[in-house]
Amino acid sequence: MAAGRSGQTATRRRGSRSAGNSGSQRRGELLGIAAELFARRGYAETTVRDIADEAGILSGSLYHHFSSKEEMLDEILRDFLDPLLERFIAIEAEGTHPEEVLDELIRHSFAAIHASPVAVALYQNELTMLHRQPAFEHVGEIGDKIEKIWLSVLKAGQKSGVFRADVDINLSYRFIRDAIWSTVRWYRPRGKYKHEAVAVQFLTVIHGGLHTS
Amino acid sequence: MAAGRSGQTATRRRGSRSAGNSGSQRRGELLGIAAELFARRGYAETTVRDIADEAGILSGSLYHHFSSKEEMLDEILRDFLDPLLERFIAIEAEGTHPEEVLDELIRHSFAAIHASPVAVALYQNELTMLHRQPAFEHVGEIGDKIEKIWLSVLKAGQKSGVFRADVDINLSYRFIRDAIWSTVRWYRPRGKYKHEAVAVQFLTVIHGGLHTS
Amino acid sequence: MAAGRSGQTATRRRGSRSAGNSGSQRRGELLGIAAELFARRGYAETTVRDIADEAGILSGSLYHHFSSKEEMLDEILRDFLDPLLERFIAIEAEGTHPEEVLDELIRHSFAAIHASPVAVALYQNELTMLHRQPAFEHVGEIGDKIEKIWLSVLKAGQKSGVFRADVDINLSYRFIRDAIWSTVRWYRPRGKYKHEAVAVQFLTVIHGGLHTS
Amino acid sequence: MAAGRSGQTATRRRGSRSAGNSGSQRRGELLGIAAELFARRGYAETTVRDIADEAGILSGSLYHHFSSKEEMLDEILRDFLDPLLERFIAIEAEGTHPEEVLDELIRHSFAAIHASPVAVALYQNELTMLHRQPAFEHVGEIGDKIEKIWLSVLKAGQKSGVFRADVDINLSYRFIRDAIWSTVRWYRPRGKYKHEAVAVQFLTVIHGGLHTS
DNA sequence: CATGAATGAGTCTTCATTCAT
DNA sequence: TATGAATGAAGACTCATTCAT
Repeated sequence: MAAGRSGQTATRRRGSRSAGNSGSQRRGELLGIAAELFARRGYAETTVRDIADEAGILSGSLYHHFSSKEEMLDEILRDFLDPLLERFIAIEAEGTHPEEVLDELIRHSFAAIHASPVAVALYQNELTMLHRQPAFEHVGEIGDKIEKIWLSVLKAGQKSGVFRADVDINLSYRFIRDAIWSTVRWYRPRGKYKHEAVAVQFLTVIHGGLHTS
Repeated sequence: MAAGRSGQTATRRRGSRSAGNSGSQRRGELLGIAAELFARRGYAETTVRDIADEAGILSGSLYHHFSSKEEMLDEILRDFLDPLLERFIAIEAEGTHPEEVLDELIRHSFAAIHASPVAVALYQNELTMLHRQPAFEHVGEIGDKIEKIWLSVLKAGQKSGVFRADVDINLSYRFIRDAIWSTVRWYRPRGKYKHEAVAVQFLTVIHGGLHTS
Repeated sequence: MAAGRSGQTATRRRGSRSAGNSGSQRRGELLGIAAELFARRGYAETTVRDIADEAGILSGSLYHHFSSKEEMLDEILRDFLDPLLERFIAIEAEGTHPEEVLDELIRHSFAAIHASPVAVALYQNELTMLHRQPAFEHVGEIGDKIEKIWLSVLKAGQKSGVFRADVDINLSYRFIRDAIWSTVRWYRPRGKYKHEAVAVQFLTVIHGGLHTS
Repeated sequence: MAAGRSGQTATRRRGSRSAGNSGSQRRGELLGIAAELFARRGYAETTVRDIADEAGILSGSLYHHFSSKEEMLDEILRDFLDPLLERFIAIEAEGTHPEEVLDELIRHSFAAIHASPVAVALYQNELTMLHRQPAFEHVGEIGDKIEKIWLSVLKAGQKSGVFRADVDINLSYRFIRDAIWSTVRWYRPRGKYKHEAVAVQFLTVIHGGLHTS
């Protein structure tokens, strides 16, 4: 998806108009540019003119593709969150033991950060704002569904005895969730840490803690 | 900042007597109001009029106390970060065993979230923006110093054998840091979770992990 | 200017595509309106709203064509000063005898006042302010080049004996310069004094003085 | 008068309040400060706070001495213009031959620039603005009276044959007036040019012109 | 599809002035 | 006389959005 464009600089595409680019292709390009800017500078701090400049067109021209700046944000988030939720549902459905499911949820989360750093960053940074906007209820709902999956796995594991009984599941979930998704702030897809290695390290700490013996 | 420019042509130099004596009661009140709004809505999304409205004065009157919106943010962050760093330095200095120092750093962090939720939220939310603004170098520097303290404690613990050798210290530090400070997003000072209890839960997971045996 | 800085927090970089293509008809019209108001009321005393009102648009719309009020002033001055310097250079290059060159410089100066009274008035009135603004170094540089031309002509004339030896060239230059350009304060292009007549009168006094024999 | 203060920097006078400074003395000091700032930065560009800062008080406190910023300007101009007009009247009354009177008017003008550079600069820079403000009619009237004196002297000289008949008196007056008073822009009271020497140079050119023979 | 011009509401900031203490 | 807090009107500039061409 669009999130992969991170690191691309302004390229003028004026000439390429001649070929029969389908409307939806151009739309995708514009969304990619917007996503990157939103993630980098923040949604409110990014102007439609910033986006248009980067795309090599005038800001008014963006409105041939999108009816508002908000629509762009909505589409970007949807493109990221819908598949993410689907995947989480599948992981839960396919797994048998809670500890295996949890590990897989964690592994996929780091993979998602690797695949769509821009969308993840955007989602993380704008969460508070999104919760205040009724137009983004949809986003909150997906978040709730995801939370339910994680919590049910954790509870199942605690019930079956693989997870310790003396930890508060709600608190633990939040610690885990925040630790995972916050990595987007420093993780670089082409950096020295591979996402699989980060996941392994995280699983190590979560499984047995930091202390020896 | 970009504002300004600001914008007049004539060059001005406002002497030593900067707007508002640093030690003023009213100033403190206004800072409190600003901090809360900044934390709730975000710095850029909070207008000086919002702040003035809440204070019951006109927006222009704020400039009797502060020379800019930015100055407010700077002072709020400084008032929080300077004592925090000092406290971390003291904890490291007083402690003897790395595992005790780490626990105390963690406990104090949750206590700080409890004591200054607004400032912590503000700091968390605006971090990315602050890093781009040269005017807030100071903030970044304090962050670096804090990071050094935590990393040195973790390294010492690994060297002395109390922390596992198979975890990457840099990664673990980031997991811990992010998990702790992200709690500000849901922690309520008067809510059902006491900050000491949250700290205990966190320490439990960090010490021995989530899994049994 | 107050705008400033205008005043947002996020750092922006508006690419090469600066506001408004340099070669636009509307742009020229707006510059003409601005120039007149600047000359009449003074630059600082003229608001962008004044300009917009006169143009029949809203003040914000001006920023579609210019990125700042200052840019307008800069362009107006440049449009006047660049050709003026070129012309002075040509006059010096073409002339043979210093006294002829001086007369021609003087005649052209009055012609310039006639042709561009607004720009001349603007330049005269804002000189002191322009010297304080680093953004207008360019203007000062052109002024210096023009001064060099006049002084070299005067010195040449004194050396060749056509100008009196008992006058200080630097002082005389300033007297002449100020007397000429100050006429813009009262000269009216469609008034009873033709600019050629004013030049003749001025040359008469400069050549032989006010006293008889 | 106050104009002599040019080049003085901000000095706090807080302590000197103990001695029995008469109110009018403080008033004079404040006017001096204001005059200098008005002359240097322009009236509109100088804020009451600039003046207060320089005087070591708060801007609101200025209103114990003056009822408005405009009143300060008015008083400064009056303090300069009233004696100037009186002196010009005296010079005309005392003189016998027009050529002597003109020379004396010129000499005294340069002396006035030397004695009150700040007031002269202020008057020169704000002339256009003053003409638009009904509150400053008074200033315009004095200007008119002064002009009448100069013109009557010039006409008398032309009639008596000491001044050339082929020059337009109105134009010549303006050339002379502008050349003289514009010197305030570059004249420095403690610079290398003495005001008497400048006057002599000017008289030389005016008497016999720039050309030899 | 895109341009170029404009809108209208809003942003931060400035500043002369007032007034209770 | 001076302070310190505030007013209220204005200023430059921003930006999402619209629309005729």
